[in-house]
Amino acid sequence: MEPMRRKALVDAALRVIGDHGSLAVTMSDIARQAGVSPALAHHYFGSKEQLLIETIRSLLRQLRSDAVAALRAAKTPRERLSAVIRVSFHADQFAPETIAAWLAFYAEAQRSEETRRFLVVYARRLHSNLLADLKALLPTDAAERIAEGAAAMIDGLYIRQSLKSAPIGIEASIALTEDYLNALLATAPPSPQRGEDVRRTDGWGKAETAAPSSGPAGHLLPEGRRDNHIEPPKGQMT
Amino acid sequence: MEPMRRKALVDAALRVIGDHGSLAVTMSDIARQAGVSPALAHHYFGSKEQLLIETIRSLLRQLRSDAVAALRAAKTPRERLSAVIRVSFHADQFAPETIAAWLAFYAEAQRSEETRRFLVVYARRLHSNLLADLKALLPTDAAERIAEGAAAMIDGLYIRQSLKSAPIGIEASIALTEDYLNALLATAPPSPQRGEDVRRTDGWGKAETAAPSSGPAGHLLPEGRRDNHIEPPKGQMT
DNA sequence: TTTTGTTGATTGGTCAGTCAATCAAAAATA
DNA sequence: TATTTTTGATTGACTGACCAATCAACAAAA
Repeated sequence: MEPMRRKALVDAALRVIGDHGSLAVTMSDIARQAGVSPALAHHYFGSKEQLLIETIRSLLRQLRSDAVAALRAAKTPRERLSAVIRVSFHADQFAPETIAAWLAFYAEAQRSEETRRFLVVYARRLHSNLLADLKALLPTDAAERIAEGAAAMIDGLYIRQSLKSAPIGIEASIALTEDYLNALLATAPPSPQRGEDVRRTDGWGKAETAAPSSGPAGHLLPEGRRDNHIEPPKGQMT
Repeated sequence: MEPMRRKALVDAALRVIGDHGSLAVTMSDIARQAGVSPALAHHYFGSKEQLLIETIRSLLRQLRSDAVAALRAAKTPRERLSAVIRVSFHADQFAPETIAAWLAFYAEAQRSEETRRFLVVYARRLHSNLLADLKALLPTDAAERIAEGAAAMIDGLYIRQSLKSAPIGIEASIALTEDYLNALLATAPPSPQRGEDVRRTDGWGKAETAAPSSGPAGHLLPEGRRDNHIEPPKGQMT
């Protein structure tokens, strides 16, 4: 029972938070959504805070597994960059309730050290995924800059969705981020290993032979637990 | 007394929200910060929600006035673009408490229709400020895209600050956004009016003779009240 | 009979909002 | 000028609602 109930409660929490658009939901709301009594939620999680922590953990886990799947198919660094982008705007992540939930956790991170750690992990991972592949195409300092820029743009597009005015749409968001990458890959100095077609207008040059930082998606998989004792997730909102 | 108290309470609210990193602050907190009793806050604002609305209104007003000042000095479209960017990352706006407050309002916007309207106005204004000057340098469709991208990048950089991990810094944020503009101005088709130096590597070509959409900062000043009955602000976070 | 799952009822605390009362300064009146 | 009245500013005390957390008890499985 325990694992099922925990999952049901975490899912319910995510749902309720997404609908309500805020972490200011009651244990009763969550429990009702899960079809159990509020007391049971406390029984399994001890406190509301703990349930919320598990909820964001689950959000990050989902994101990471999407990323792993997307990266498995990608071969070249440039393909992997596109995969990272695509995952960030994957339909599941783009659902209004999901966006609202992420936003709520972002706000919460201002107050909860633990929540902030989770989001920092997310941010670092998005950055590092981008950086690893960019380094195969560009000198380190340029790669660093572009990784920051791309991550910021992803987060910005994501958050802009939350306003629901003039929704930009999944495809357009991906295109915008790809444009950024293409334009900056074209502008910046050529690849450190092989300068072949980086400057091509379409920006989609294949540079697959460039040694990929580590094993397959090495920087993405478990790898982890450096400065925090939590699961390593993958890239989306901030 | 009334105007002074109102201002003091709004300022106090901003301060408390920023410190606390959330809208979940009590009227007592705010009133204490302002040095008055909680009852007085209710007396002047009627409800907490109303006080919060006034608070975000004040945030937007501040942003707008900064923008007006910055744009006054800018002459060419390209200069104005830089001014818009600079204002978005102006030190005041980049203070952790201010960022936390913006974030809190973003989250609130998921639940409060009125709050959302304010943020939509902000977003539209940022977009339109960028668009107006981009149109002087690029065909409309390209300008549109780049305005979306730049706005997203600004918001993304801004929100990333809120995590306080690996802070990117004001200068670097500006540079990153400028890089984006420069790179995309270089990539995209030349200006519709005069194709002179748009493609130059430094990206800082002057195209001042291109008719600026309307009067001086016409799209920024009052102009307004199309779909919402609130003051027109200027560009920062989302 | 122990263990696990589950809940209703309760408690303690917090908070927005109300209200009647106090105080002071300005306005009106004598 | 002196006195009364009015008006606005301000607050302490209170209320009603909500909610996280607890706990004792009940039920079912092992």
